Amino acid sequence: MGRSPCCEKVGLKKGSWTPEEDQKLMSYIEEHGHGSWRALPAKAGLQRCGKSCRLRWTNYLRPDIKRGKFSLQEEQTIIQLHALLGNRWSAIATHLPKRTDNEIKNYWNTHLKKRLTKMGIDPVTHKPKSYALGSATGQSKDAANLSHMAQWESARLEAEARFVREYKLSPHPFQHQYKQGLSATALSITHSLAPPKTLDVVNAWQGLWSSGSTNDCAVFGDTLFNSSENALPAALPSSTLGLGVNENSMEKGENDWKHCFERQNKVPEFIKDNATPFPDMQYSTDESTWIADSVGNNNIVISCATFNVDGFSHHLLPENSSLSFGEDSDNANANCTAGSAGGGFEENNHYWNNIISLLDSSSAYYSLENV
DNA sequence: AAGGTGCTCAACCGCTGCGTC
DNA sequence: AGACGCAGCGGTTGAGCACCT
Repeated sequence: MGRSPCCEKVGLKKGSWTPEEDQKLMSYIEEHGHGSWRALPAKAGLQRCGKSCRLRWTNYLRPDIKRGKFSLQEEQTIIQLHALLGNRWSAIATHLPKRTDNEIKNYWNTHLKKRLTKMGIDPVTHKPKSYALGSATGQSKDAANLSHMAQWESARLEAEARFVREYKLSPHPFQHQYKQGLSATALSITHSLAPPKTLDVVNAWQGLWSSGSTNDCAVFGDTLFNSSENALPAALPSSTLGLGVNENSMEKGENDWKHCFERQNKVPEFIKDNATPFPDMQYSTDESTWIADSVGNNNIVISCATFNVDGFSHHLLPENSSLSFGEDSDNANANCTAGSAGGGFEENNHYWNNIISLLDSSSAYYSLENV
C-alpha cells in the first residue's frame, strides 16, 4: 500500500499537543478554514502532519464539541444505534450532536461494553448471552429484528450519502423525481431543509396515523426519519427509497409486491395464519384481526391492532381505519382510510423489504433503567 | 511513601473509499 | 483502467492519572 505518507516520514512532531500548537491551529482555521489538511501545517506554522491536525481539530478543538459525561439518553442512543449499526462510530456520531466518533468509540469500549457484559448481554450481538450460545428454537427475534432494522438503517445511510452527492451536483436535485410523479407532499417535504434523522419506527407509525393524511406514505418516511437539527431534507431518504408515490413505478410489475413477500418467505406465517407480526401484540377487541385483503390484487389491508413496546401499548392503527400496502393504487386507496403506500417492487425494493421486516418483528430496544 | 494495577482518552496507525489525472 | 493523492474511518496504543495495597 504505502499510500499514506505521514509525520513518520520526515521527523514531524508526534504526541500530545501543546497549548501553543492548539492556539496556532485554532487561529489558522478560524481565519482561513482548514482547506487542504495536507497543506495546513506549513501554512499554520505547525510541525505536524495534516492528518494529525485534522484529528486534533475534529476530536478536540472544534468549537461545537460537547465534553463531559454522557447522559442516560445518550447512552441509550449509543446502545440502540450500536445494535443497529455495529462499530460504525461515525454513523453513530451523526445521531449524537456535538459528540465525536472517537469519543463515542472510547465511551463504548470503556463503559458501555462492560456494562452490557455485566448485564449478561453480548455487546456484539446485543443478545442475552444464553441466546448467543445458540439454542435452536427460533428465539432470537430480537436479533432478527435488529438485523432487519440494521438493513433499514443501512439503506437510509446509503440514501443519505446518495442525496449528499446529488445535492452537491445539482441545485435542484429533485426536479426529475417531480417529473416522474413524486407526490406533491413528498416534494414539499424534500424541499424543506431539515436536520439529520434518528430512526424511530414506532413514532413513524404513529406519526402516519395521527397526521390524518391519507394516501401519503411520505409522511411515514418523514416521521420515520425523524428530524432534529442541521441540514438535510427530512424525507429525502424515504423518497429516494421509493416511499414517495411514484405513478410510473406503480404501473410496473403486476406481481412485484407479492413476489417480494414470497421471496422473503413471509406470506405463509403472516397472512395465511392470520397471525400477528408483532410477538407482543394484543389484538383489539372489535376488529381483532390482521386482514389480508386479496393478495391476488397485490394489496394487503391491515386493521385495528395494538402492540406493546417496552411495556407501553401502541395503537398501530386508529379506530375504524386500516392500512393498505400494495401497488394496485386504486384498490389500495379505496381500502385505506389512514394511509397507504404505493409503488412497484423494483423501485421500492428497500421499502417493501423493510415494511415486511417491520411487520415481522417487534421493537427490540431495551433500556438502561435496570442497570 | 512507593510500587503495582487498572482506567481513561487523546493520538496514532493502517486501511479503505473516492476523486482526479 | 490503473495509479496516485487525500480525507476519513475504526482498531489500537500509550501517557497520564487514580486508586489500591
